[in-house]
Amino acid sequence: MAKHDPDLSLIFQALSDPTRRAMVLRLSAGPAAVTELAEPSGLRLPTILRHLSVLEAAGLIETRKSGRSRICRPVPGAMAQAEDWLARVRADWEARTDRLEALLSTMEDE
Amino acid sequence: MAKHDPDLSLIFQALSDPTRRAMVLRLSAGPAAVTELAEPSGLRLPTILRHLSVLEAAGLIETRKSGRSRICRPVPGAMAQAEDWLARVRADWEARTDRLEALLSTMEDE
DNA sequence: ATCATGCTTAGCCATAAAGCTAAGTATCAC
DNA sequence: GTGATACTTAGCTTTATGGCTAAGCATGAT
Repeated sequence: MAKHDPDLSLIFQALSDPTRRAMVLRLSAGPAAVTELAEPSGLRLPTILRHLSVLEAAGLIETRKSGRSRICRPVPGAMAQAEDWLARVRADWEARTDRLEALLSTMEDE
Repeated sequence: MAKHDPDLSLIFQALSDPTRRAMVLRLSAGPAAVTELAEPSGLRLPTILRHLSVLEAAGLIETRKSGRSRICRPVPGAMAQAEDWLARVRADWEARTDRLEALLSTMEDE
């Protein structure tokens, strides 16, 4: 397939890692510095920085240098695209999952 | 981070690829055989089969052998978990993005 | 000026992902 | 039973991902 929806790919990719999802959840509670964000994970700083850059490249968070700290915060509308995609596909799926199709499926089995 | 939410990871990972998203969209329009699913992508069958197994492992689709064809169809509630996660996080983010915080952020900049 | 703190960069390693070809198996049509 | 069709499996290559260590740079405190 071609390179459609690069943003969507980046967003889903970013959210596919538990460490990054934990970071996103942490940022829901308010901005945090890198060290603060790294602490609950037990991972080293360079590793966390890479995760941060993935989240930032996906447009999910933004960071800003303040003194020797880097402050990270969520980007407000960033997940709308992904949510919309999911909602749309799910709606289509549920629309198709009526008794008629279940019946056809059962009949095909025999 | 630990191995929390393995399902969520699998789902987001599965959806992070444009080819797989196209397959998911195609299946929204109705069940399809493997070859049929492969056609618009221009990719070889083994490649498509691997994508299929990723989608199936994530619980997003199910497949069934019918004669020499394998019929693929969506699994109805499969994306709810991902959608819920996104909705929850987005709600938190939007709740935090009021004028107060924007103001504090601006003040910190100076 | 010096030192600690907090990030940053460079680079290595192991594993997984995404594509391919080639060769196999199973079913349907004749 | 032979041949075409539709997967399927095995195995290879390239690139990306997720972790690390070691060493560097910038800032704040003394």
